[in-house]
Amino acid sequence: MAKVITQEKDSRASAKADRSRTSKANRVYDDIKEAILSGVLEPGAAIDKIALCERLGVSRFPVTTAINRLAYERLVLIEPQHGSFIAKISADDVRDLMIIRRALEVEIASEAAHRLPPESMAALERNLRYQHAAEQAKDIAGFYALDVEFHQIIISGIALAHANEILEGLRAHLERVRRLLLTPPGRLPNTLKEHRAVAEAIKSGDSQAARVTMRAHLEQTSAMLATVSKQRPDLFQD
Amino acid sequence: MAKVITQEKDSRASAKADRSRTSKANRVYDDIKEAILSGVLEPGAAIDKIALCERLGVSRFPVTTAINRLAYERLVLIEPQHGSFIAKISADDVRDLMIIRRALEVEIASEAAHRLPPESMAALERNLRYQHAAEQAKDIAGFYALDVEFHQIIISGIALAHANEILEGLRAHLERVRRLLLTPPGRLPNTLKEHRAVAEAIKSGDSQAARVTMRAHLEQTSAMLATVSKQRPDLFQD
DNA sequence: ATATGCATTCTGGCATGCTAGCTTATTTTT
DNA sequence: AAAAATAAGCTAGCATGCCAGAATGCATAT
Repeated sequence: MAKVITQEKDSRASAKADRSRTSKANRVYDDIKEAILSGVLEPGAAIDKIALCERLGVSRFPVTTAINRLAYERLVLIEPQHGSFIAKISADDVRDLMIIRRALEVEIASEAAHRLPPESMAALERNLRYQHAAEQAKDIAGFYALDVEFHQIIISGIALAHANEILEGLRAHLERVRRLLLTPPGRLPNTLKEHRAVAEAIKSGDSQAARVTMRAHLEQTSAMLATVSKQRPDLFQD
Repeated sequence: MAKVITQEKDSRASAKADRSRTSKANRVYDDIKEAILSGVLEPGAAIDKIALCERLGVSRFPVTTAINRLAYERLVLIEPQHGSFIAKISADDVRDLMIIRRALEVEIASEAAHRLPPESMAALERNLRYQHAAEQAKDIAGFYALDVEFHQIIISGIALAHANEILEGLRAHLERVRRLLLTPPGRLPNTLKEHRAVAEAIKSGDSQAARVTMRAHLEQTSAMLATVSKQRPDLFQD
């Protein structure tokens, strides 16, 4: 009896979660965000709200709510009584974001060396095997997905919900840069080597080594982003 | 002529900024946020929207917008079709937040050792003199304000807008904890000593020392928050 | 021909009425 | 009397109409 009630409660709870996840405002939010990240909406472009309303079959309210949220995370810029625009990217921003990401992930790597659960460590090693396979097959897209996953395994392994959230916010911006700049640069071999060094350090519980290797890895990434940014100065402000 | 145009542009920009800062939604946002941080609205309390509308003399729209924003930064919790509530604090959250803060500020201190502008360094030293004065006068509130300012001088000295934003978000939560726990603990002497060590390291351009001293300082703060959190378990969830 | 003033037409901000879903209290049934 | 069903009251989500400010283009005046 009690079990039935519990189940009912659970199903209600999940239904509630589902509902809120599929609320119109959330759906519009996801749609626009994906469009921004994928580059369908280019930096600086004006957002035509009423067109969006028609295209998505909703009123202006969910669209406004969604755009407000996107403005809060700096993916769109609202100019009151004028218009809403896809945020431009500044080269300085990319640099800033990478510094923050580096600071957080280095710290997280250090923590991970102390207390990454065995399941996560196993997932990490499996991920590295897949990375190797993707590299062998020259599967660049697959490798990139595994790259992202590699970092996420570490982060979600140690329970740091807030850090995870912040990094997701950063990743949104950095992901946009990466996709806008199209072709991922061919530094795959080094990346895998760097990832292996990080995993090794974490596995051996050497937090200092984890710091050093993660820092080195992300400094490489920073440098790559910096050079590649100069290929498309038109998408950047200033 | 060009100068006139520039001035006009600047005044327009600032006027625009002023306008958006005084939009009703923003004012409501500031009001509620202040109420949450100051503890007037206790964790877990329900938010009565219509009462807020009457009290502030606005319609439900700005209130909804403001609460959505606060929900985004996890200061309120919205339960769809049920109600909006002041977010409770979890002890784990405080720990998480301090880890993130530490990671960022340590990195920033390191950067500051390389390139903190002289004005900021001067401001830092003046701030330390005031801290000494506040300590002598047992001015705890004043000392705390100077403590916050000390960290802000470093952060805003090196131009890292995003890091600053993130840290402000963290500070909101941590500030709430501090205020809820009322009386600041009397570890003033050590704090000043730690601040001086950080400033010294930055001034001498020793980024490694800046890391070490800032880390040590914030680990002390973490420990203080952790112990003091246990004094009021009722305000925390779990 | 240029510069200035004005009106049109965009935009986002705001007010308000309505809908759907969750809680709680009340009533009805066993 | 207890349990189940039902109704009433809350809530957030949503749709829509209106308003004020900003940009653009046109007309007018110099």
